[in-house]
Amino acid sequence: MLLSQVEIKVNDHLYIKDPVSSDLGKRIVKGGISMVCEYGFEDFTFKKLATAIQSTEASIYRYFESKHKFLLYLSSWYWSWMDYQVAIGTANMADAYKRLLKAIDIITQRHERTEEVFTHIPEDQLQMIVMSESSKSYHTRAVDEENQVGIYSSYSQLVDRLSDMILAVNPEYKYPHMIVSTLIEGVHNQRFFAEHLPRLTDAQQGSDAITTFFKDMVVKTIRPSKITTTNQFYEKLDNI
Amino acid sequence: MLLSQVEIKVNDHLYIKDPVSSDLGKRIVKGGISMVCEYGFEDFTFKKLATAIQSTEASIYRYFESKHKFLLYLSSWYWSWMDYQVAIGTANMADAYKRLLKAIDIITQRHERTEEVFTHIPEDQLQMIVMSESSKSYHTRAVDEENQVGIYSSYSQLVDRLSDMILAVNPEYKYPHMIVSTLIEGVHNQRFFAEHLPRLTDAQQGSDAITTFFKDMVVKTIRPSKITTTNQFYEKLDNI
DNA sequence: CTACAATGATAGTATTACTATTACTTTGAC
DNA sequence: GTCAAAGTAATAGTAATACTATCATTGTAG
Repeated sequence: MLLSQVEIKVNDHLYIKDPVSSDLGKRIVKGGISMVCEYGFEDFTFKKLATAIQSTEASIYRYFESKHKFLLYLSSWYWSWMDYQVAIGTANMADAYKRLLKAIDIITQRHERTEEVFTHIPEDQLQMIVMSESSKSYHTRAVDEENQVGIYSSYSQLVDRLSDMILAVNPEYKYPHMIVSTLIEGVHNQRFFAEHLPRLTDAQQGSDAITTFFKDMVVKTIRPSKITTTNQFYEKLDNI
Repeated sequence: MLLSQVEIKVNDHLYIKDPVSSDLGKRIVKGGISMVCEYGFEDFTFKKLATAIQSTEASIYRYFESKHKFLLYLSSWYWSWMDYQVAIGTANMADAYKRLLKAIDIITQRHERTEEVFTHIPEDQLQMIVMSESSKSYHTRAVDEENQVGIYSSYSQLVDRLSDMILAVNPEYKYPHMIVSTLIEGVHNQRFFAEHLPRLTDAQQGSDAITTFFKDMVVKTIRPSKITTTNQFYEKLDNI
């Protein structure tokens, strides 16, 4: 893997000093991830993190201007990374259907800690954080300002990429962004429900029901609306 | 409307003293709703609320044991109310398709402040709160304990009701709870996106794209999977 | 060797969520 | 009307939190 870290870029406004640029920065991110993962974002503080990584609160504040921005940084990194995964995972796939299904696969799968490309970020823990905490990152009074300086652009970029894949399958489909953001948010919800509120889902924890469900949902939803073409559509799909 | 407030019940664990039982209680709820709505849950405090309704912090704490429980109370009330709306809105509808579509209608629509049945609760403001804050209510370390004492049962009940409606249309459909919770959460997300992060959706603020999109999504997704029956299925739907 | 940036050490502030205590007021039973 | 009990107000206080400010120390590049 030649591309190294060049691919994963997050918006400048999310940090004061780029944490990738120093050893301390990486320790903050890595330690922060495992702390948020273990205690939850509410009970996570820069002070605790500082002692855990043998640094000080003030030093952490030199990298991230607030706890909230730190969470935004993690989310943003995750979406960039996801976008990258989807990009390389579907590269060179000529067939639009196959490409879309592959992309949904990547998005709905749980990630395991295998690749050692970005050593300072444990992607599996990060996925857990995004699953259970990321909705807090944009449900804020400051969404609008934050959005203006492009803080959510990683997420938008991923949504755009998937929307294009949808349109490649059916250029007539009217709501490509809606189905995609419903898919992405839905995956996290369902996974969270499976773990904590099982009455709200049919997925057992660890089963592949989530992938199956969402693939089925997206494929059926974006099908051309003319009934006469439906069978052809599904026949085509079935051949994949 | 004979049924008065008897219908809207929330779990006992959500309050210390039932706010419906006194004038102060109702002022707390009503004032709290408009405050959360205006400033957001983060910037809302019992102290501010106390001065706004001309009471004291300590008095409010006699009704709600914490800020968090207050939000849970509001959410729970909302879901109970929704369940009630769906129940009476679809009562006596013999046709399973029509009933389901009507239910989706109710869930996806914005509520206006018309009915004066529950005078101490402004449903329109409450809907805004649930839309932008409710995800915080269950993304907590305490979800599991809270779930055990039945705090989320209002939500589950609504999901169950809708799941049954799905199964009435297609008894073979495997993921009734997943499609329903995806629908409910999705509606809030899309509405929020339309207002704050428009790049993530195709819905203009105030348009009926959300209702249209979700109706289409659900109906297509729960269709019987055998291709041969598809046309019949849609012909049936088209006749409604 | 020195200049300068990065980090550490320590202290401090305003706010917050929540508790404790005591006193005042209303209500309802007799 | 009296009296107890419950409900509410008034006030004070605590531990924790998010964040700032200041100054000392260290490592490193030129």
